[in-house]
Amino acid sequence: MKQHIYQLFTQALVAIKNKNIVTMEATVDYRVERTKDAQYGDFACNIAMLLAKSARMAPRKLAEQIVTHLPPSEFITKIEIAGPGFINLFLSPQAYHTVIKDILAKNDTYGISQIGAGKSVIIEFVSANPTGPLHVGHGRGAAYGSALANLLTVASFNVFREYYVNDAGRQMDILAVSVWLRYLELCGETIPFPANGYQGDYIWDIAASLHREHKDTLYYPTAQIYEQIPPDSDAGGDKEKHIDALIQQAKKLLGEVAYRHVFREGIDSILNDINQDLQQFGVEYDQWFRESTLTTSQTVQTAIEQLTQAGHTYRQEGALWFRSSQFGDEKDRVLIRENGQFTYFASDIAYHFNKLKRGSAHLINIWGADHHGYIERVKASITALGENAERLTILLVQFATLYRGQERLQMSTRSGQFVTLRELREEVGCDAARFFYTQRKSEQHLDFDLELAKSQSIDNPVYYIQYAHARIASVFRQLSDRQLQWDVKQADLTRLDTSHEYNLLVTLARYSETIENAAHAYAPHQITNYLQTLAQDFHTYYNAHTFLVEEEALRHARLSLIAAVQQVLRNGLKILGISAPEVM
RNA sequence: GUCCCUGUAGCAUAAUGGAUAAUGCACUGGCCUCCUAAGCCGGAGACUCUAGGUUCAAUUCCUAGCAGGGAUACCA
Repeated sequence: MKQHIYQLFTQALVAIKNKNIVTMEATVDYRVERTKDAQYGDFACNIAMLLAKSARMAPRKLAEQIVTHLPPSEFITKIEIAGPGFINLFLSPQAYHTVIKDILAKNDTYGISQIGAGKSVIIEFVSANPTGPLHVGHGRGAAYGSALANLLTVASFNVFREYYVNDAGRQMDILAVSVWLRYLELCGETIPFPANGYQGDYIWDIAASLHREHKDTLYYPTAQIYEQIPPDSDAGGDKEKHIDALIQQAKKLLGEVAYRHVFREGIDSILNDINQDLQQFGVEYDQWFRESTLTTSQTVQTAIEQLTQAGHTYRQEGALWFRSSQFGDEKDRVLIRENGQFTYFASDIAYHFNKLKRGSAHLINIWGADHHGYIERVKASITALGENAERLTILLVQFATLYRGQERLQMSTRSGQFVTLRELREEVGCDAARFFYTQRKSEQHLDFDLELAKSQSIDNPVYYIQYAHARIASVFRQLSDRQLQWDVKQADLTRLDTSHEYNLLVTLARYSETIENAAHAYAPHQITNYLQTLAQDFHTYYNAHTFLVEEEALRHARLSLIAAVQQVLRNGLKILGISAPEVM
């Protein structure tokens, strides 16, 4: 409909240009918009105000000219010029009746927009380090990322969902050592657990299964392990040196094969846990991409080589540096450390290199706001590799600060102090949690008060929307209980003439526009807001009118309307990953 | 210091540069003999942080402040 009206104005513009009312060169990016208020009709166009200057006419005068040249349309019943020069258009009821038929014909596919035109996009989100369970901070990225992926799918993008697994590097060794030391405690040793180790309870669980599988075969006495290990921080030493020495000791004592076992036990069990957790949260991936494959496949080496050949690297103090400052970064960055190890950044370059080579039109990364400093350097590397950095969009999700009542909770994976996503789901429920996360735009800081989330769960707006869906389901149950029929073809849609029905029809018609706007802005929260409005319009209607009336043509019409509402609620909730219950 | 995000009713938020700034919670007065009261109707509550600028039009864009949060490794 919006398109249709836009076309009408384009034709009118051509007509007035031909009559030299405005100059031929005058081009203008005018808009056809939904009005805020029904008194301004259904759609408004701002073209007259934009053209007024170049036409040297008062906007309202010009608007009159445009209106007289507007081709007739069966859908438009009235045109008014209002305010500073808006052209307001009033639609005929028929224009809205087609919406109901359209929704009921398309069902689950209603609302699909073509703006993505099948373009492929790799969307990477969550990608939490596999050193512990997901906590509520990750939940926001998970909810936002999966909702955005769903939204873009509905907008006809070809979406590929990916989780980047940081399974290389020192932190994974620290994890392995943490598991091993807990295992040794299960063997009966008394271990001074390192300050820098992972102290969460989940480490015990992994150690226990390691112990079940390997019995005491990985056992070494404490005295032997701690021989020549520099002191930990609580003994006045350096906790980093302490844990690094422990890692070396573990590798030496266990040997490569046994160490691998411990290492794998740690990462596999955590990844498995993360995967399950996300699935239960309604998040599915097409691929779990392991950082370690980038070194085994030589991708890191290849990428660095390519940078070097292009002259974008140099050696200094034993390290290999990337001249990222020449590409907008604030300083140069190390790729290969003095000790010969690749930096995390080197893997990251290789990972993006890999993704760009896969031929996807676009990459989207969803990162926590703490990574914003990374944006420039990653984009710099893409440019330096000869690719277009615009192919990558990085969306930052601001932190969720967690409170329990007044108390602010500090979250740290290392110390084992955090509220897990799983606990959150169990406390507030999956639907409410997802709704809570996707209610606000991603750049907005989020104070997540657990007490509030729990206590408000009963009047959480998510139930308001779900209830609308369930209520409609209930009406149709009543229908069959009373042995009545419903058939769209027998509906006289012209009977939908109350203001409540008009409001609902307008809101329904706005759904496709909402999808497009939300997809364009990467903003699933707009769907959330929309659904709230739709549910509200429905609840109002529900209380104002009876649907199961005697008169058949009217009954069929009203039932068609609410069936359409239910369908749109279902489609919208699906994007958000929230269930649409039949009964509540 | 530099960089990023945010300042909107008591609270939490919304509003592709458009008209009288929207929603929920909290507050307040009503509505179940009626398709689910997890609902509805009414009331009250805002100089959209400040000062400039661009524009016919600014919550939105630009500049400078002020306030809150975050980032600033040869860590991952």
